Amino acid sequence: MGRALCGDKNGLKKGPWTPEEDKKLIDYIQKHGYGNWRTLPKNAGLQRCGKSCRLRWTNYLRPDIKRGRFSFEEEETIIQLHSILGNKWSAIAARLPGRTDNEIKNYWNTHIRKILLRMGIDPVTHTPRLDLLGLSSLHNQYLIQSFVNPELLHNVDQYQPLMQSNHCHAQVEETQTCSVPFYNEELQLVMEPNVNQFPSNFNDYVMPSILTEDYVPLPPQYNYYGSDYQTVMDPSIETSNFHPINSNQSLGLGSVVSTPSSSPAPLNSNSAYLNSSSTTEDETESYCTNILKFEIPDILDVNDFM
DNA sequence: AAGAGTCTCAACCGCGATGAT
DNA sequence: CATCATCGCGGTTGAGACTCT
Repeated sequence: MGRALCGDKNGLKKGPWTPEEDKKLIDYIQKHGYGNWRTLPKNAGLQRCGKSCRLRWTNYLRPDIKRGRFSFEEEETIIQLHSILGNKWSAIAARLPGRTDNEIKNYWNTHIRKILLRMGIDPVTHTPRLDLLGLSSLHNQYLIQSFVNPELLHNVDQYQPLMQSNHCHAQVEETQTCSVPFYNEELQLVMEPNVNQFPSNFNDYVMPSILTEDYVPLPPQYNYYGSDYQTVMDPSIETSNFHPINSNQSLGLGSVVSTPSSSPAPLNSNSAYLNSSSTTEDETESYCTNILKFEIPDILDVNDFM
């Protein structure tokens, strides 16, 4: 099927929009509204394709767009929704008033994704990256036993349809990552670390050379969708089935990736951010601390997002 | 100060979905 | 049912901004 050309092959302009073009588009939409993007640029006197006009409007010119930094609530919402929806940016954006899918996608790729990786969490599966532990066969066996409760492992099978219908398909891209997302408390138990089996001093582990210096090893208490989770949700998200509980908890990294009592080594200390009024990279990263603690309520109907 | 490297994000591209005929 | 036009989405790109050395 032939596609409508969009670009200078049709004598149409590409690239950054000028203020004049923006004004034309805004004026036209204010007068006539938008509907037929195909004919809009011609009617508006723009040398652009409809696709470009739609993108410019929806991602930049729309009056209800909220610009500026993402708030903590927004960031947490993005992470939570991403754990459910995967890269369904438009679905995520639909629950973040004023934010566009493009903006969220960019923010994910440039900020959140990096932070999760730094914390040793696979940003695709939202699970610990066991591959980064560079497991030798011996360590592999040991760690699997430590992370996974074998008595519950058999339960994983029954969740396969749900997991496959979700973003878990992407796991093939991130090879050998932990493939057991926690969709509810029961499943969470599958990956509940067995603290007793874990070395008393996690930092005694010698991280393999494959690890970057940014890598932060996961302590045994790693609890992703912990059942004691408390979080902050944007109350404006009326369609969400998430239930805000309490916004008063500490957001320090330690509240999420707690260091074993016998190993006080800093993981990525950023506790100071709480006292800082400035908006720093550390503060941004701190937003991600809570993402490791949320649970997906049982009543959450994921199909709503699909 | 300057060049290199890195980051950010607006914009583009290509594909699938959907609706009209 | 097949074809076509259009829309919307997700992945990717690249220019400019920023940071580092």
